[in-house]
Amino acid sequence: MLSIGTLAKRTGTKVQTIRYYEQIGLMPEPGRTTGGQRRYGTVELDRLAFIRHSRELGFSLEAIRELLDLSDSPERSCAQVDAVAQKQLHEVEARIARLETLRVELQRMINECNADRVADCRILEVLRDHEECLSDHIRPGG
Amino acid sequence: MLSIGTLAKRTGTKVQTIRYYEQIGLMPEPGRTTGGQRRYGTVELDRLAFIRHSRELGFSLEAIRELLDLSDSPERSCAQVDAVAQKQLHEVEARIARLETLRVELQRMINECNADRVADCRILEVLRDHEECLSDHIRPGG
DNA sequence: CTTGAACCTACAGTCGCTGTAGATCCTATA
DNA sequence: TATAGGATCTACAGCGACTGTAGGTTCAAG
Ligand SMILES: [Zn+2]
Ligand SMILES: [Zn+2]
Ligand SMILES: [Zn+2]
Ligand SMILES: [Zn+2]
Repeated sequence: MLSIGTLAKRTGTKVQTIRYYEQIGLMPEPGRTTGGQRRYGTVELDRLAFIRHSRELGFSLEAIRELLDLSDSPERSCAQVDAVAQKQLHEVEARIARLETLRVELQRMINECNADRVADCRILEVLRDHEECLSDHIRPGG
Repeated sequence: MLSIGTLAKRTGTKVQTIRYYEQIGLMPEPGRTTGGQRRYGTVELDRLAFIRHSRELGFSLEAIRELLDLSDSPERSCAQVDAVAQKQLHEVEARIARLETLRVELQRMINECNADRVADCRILEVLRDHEECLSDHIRPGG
């Protein structure tokens, strides 16, 4: 039986994070000592490791919840699991594309600044006016 | 003189967001009508446009605050402005690098899954055990 | 003058944690 | 067995950058 601190160390999680996962129903309520402290077994260890690894790969807690639910039905088709992963891949690709646009624009601003005075700084000029940008980095809806 | 709604439309901002910027001191307190409604001029319009464009390029509100302060001293060297932009560029590059790692790992998981049952799903296998990953996508500190 | 869209304040909620305060528990050593 | 002090407990506030809501007031068009 593991204390919450030991479980935290074994999975690279903070203690508060484990309690937070319990609070939102992502981790089950564990057994307690007579004094009221949480005690965990290997099932909980494996579940938490799954959650943390999925988080490292960028999955949202909602997606992880879905993956955990799906993995409780071993005989079902894994199409839904694959769909969740596909969606995550698309989101990552979209974020990369956006950041790549920003990278190019930032690099260009920085390269073009040869001024020494703030009054002539190319970076500030570009920030003041999107017309100075080459790319359309404006997100739909914010 | 512009109402908050007109200012919002002109800059692609939500009305609440403008009030939020005022609350945190990023936008100045504007004049008011006798009835208490905010009225803005071109100075505020330009400032908000600057803020929004900087946000589009991924700058944090703290960085934007610094840029706005710096641009109030036109005779000073723009070295600090350039440093803020450089830092932002590095952050964007770091995020791209991390997401690229995730993209490769996600793509591999998805490609390797030929199973039809959840029990044999390669995606779940990988999520259960980071040893199945090729890359070290673990962030230092969570 | 009436209507209704836009505005006002104040506050709660989002996501995924992280930090704090003050109390209690567990365990190792004397 | 007594005590010290690290670990744990609950409850709540805070982060960034907004977004949404409720309930009330103001403005401008017709
Ligand atoms: Zn410059
Ligand atoms: Zn631009
Ligand atoms: Zn599969
Ligand atoms: Zn991994």
